[in-house]
Amino acid sequence: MDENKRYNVKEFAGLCGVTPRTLKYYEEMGIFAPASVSNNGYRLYDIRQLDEISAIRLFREHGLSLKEIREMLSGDDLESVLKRLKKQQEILDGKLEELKRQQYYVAHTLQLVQTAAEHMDIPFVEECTPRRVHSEPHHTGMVNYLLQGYGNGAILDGKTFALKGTYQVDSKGEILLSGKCLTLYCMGIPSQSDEKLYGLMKQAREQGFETETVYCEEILERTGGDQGLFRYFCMERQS
Amino acid sequence: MDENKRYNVKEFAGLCGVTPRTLKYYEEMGIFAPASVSNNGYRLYDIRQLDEISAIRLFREHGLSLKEIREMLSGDDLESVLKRLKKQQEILDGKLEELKRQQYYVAHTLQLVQTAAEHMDIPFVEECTPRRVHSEPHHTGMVNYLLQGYGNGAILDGKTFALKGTYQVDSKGEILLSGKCLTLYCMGIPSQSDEKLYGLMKQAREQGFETETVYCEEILERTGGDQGLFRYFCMERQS
DNA sequence: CAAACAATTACGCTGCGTCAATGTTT
DNA sequence: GAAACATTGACGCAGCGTAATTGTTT
Repeated sequence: MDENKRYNVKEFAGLCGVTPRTLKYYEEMGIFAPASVSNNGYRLYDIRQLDEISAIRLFREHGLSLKEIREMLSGDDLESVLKRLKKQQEILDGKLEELKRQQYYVAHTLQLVQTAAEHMDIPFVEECTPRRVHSEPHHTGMVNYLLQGYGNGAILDGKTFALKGTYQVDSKGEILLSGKCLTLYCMGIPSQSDEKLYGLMKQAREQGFETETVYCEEILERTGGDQGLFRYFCMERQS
Repeated sequence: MDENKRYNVKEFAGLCGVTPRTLKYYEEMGIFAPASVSNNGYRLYDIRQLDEISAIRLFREHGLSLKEIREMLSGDDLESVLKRLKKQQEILDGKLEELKRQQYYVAHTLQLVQTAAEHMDIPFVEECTPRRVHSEPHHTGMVNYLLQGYGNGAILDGKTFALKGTYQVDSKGEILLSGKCLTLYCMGIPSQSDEKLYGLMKQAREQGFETETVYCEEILERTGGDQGLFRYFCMERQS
């Protein structure tokens, strides 16, 4: 009785969480048709068709085109269904890994920026999370961690602030820098930050940090204008 | 020197992993402009602009419109950046949870279908993972676990196969069924499966299972035509 | 001078949203 | 007969892809 109830477009669309237009479009595209059509031309749907729409929506959310979905959904034997489910699993696994990677770097960047916001323009001592050397830098610019999964750093002369070399902040390669350091976060391109840098170097000398070289990392690249967020730091003296 | 290198559209687009058309479109939309334009009208890009594009692409992947992104990207102060990062984190967290949920149900359904493929049309004894009663069934139809997170089951008379009631397979509510059961997986709508069901009931009697009632669950709703994948089972006798 | 690039202009595509005009049910 | 639904048909929109045409560089 009740299990054979037919739903009209609006009802069924409501159950599916889509609009009637969407159902009609799927029909036009030949991937989904109503269970029956009554004399007046009204479309009637069966509750059991809910899964079909749900599957289509799920694949759509995962970025498949309707054409691809149509191909996927062709075949109602168990083999085809198993293939579909495995395909789904693959897609999900891939997406999950990508998202986790992004989550990690967003959290990482967020923490850096928060620290920067607290200590802006004021040198302070912090632990230098391990910096590593990597064989071939991607490019000489300094890109933040968010997307590439690594950042480049610059090694500057402690007096002239001239570029002496580069290193890479990465999860691979040999560890180059670690330990305590005197850090300064500030905005603006390096050549405009000389005064702040002098201040950092002065304090470094006073507090007994190594002042031969100063390391430079760009936390945020220009987020508008020419402003970038930079981190400069001197390492503690190795005795 | 090298750090001030300017890239033409093709080079820069290559670095970004997008097409020149995309860069131009972003420019038209007013969310991204080349670092400079030379006399001949050629667009020139700075490597430091890579992050801008990366951020835009990331937001796009997460479903934000260019208009939303433009608003997000306006403001280069630390406050705005922090807001952006937190927004990102929120989006990522939400997506991750949704994906995990989907992953769980896909895996669950996959296992059911695989079991079904192995034992198709042949009764066998398996453990009945706990079935629960839930206050209000969503609808009387039986929807698979994949999207809704629950399934409905039907309680049939052991002789006439008439519907006696329904129950729900869910993670909440009071446990109703558990223990060993004699299970039959088969395709086709219930009314067409009577012969197979008779076979199941016969075997159930022989092996001492309870034959007053037989439970019915739809693993896959009609995946085309009128074929669905059903699971019928008799519980072991409670002594 | 040809090949390979750049620019602008413009139309095409997907996956719907959103009218508009018309008929049907309540 | 008015409100609320249904139908088909049409155009609109984002976010680009993909020519076509013309100019520039190598």
